[in-house]
Amino acid sequence: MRLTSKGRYAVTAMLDLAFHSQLKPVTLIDIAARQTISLSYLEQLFARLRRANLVKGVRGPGGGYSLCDDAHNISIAEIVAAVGERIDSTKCGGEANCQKTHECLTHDLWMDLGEHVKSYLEKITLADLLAKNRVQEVAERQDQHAQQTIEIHNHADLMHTLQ
Amino acid sequence: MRLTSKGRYAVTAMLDLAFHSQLKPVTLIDIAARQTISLSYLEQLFARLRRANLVKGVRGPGGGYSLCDDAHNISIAEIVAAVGERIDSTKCGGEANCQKTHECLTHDLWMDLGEHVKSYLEKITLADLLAKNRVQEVAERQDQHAQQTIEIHNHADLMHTLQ
DNA sequence: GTAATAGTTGACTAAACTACTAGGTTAAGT
DNA sequence: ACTTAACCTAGTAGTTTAGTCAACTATTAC
Repeated sequence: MRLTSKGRYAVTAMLDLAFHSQLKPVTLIDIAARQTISLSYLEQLFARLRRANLVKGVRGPGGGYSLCDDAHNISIAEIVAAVGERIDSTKCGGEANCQKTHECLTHDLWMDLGEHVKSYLEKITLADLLAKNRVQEVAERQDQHAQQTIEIHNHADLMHTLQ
Repeated sequence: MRLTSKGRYAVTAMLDLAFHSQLKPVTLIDIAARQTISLSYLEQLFARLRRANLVKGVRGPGGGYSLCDDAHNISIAEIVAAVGERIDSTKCGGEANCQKTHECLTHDLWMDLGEHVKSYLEKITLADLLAKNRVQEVAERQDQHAQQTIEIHNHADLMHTLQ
């Protein structure tokens, strides 16, 4: 089992998308700024999310990404799987040949753990997370902070133009 | 979260120990042979297990390792923690500063997942695993195979001596 | 048509980690 | 003394992570 920043970033970005893409597509630039994730790294992750049919991209000005399906129908397990994080903890990947030709002493333990985690993450959808108070609060705080950052950015641009 | 061979090997070796160390200490050489784990790597893992007071070592001929406590009192979570596998999935390690000064959008999700896995592994003891039929079967098969290996080994030694 | 925008792709990399090897020293039994 | 087996330390090939850089393509607005 391996749940690293890759999976965390993917779920975080998808949740940001679910929160902001109601009206129009959201650019990765916005997500990168709000969630403090490297833009280029996000691009790699979204390439996988797109291939997994979880998001669709719209090119050109006013473009960005939006969800392929309703937030109620997207589980955390799907997102994590899409970016290639292994939930399974066995050596053999479930093939019961962990010890040469046979299963190892602890094969079943890791199988059960993997199933347990998988079903836990399958039961949680983006909509479930969106409904939580804490998530709403954090998202709003991020929006305010991002707004400030944009203003500072615009101000810097203005000053630059005036020079 | 990261559950790799390190944790798998540690639990497997502890289970082997619980199975074989009823009468006398078990050498790492035996465990390495039965479970096909590198001896030197096992030594490193057992250094940690010893520091965590899960096993005690006896030096010299007839020595080896045995459990510090009854198999009923040793949970999988303890073993996994002893060798340094992180169960927690957050970026911040629970300190809620995953996004600079604040928690990130998905902080709670990963906290809950971590708690979930931890409590799952805390509830399983070595004795629980030992009681399972599949584990008994695998252990017996390993014993037979190890016995054959020893016979072959002795035979080779004998031939070598005769030459 | 020509910028500007934004997605798409691939090659590359520093740092960290994993699993393992090599080569010791120390303590105990015979 | 000699063997056994725990105990200790350093190194290392290979993999993964998280990221950068640089190009290219499709779409929209002017």
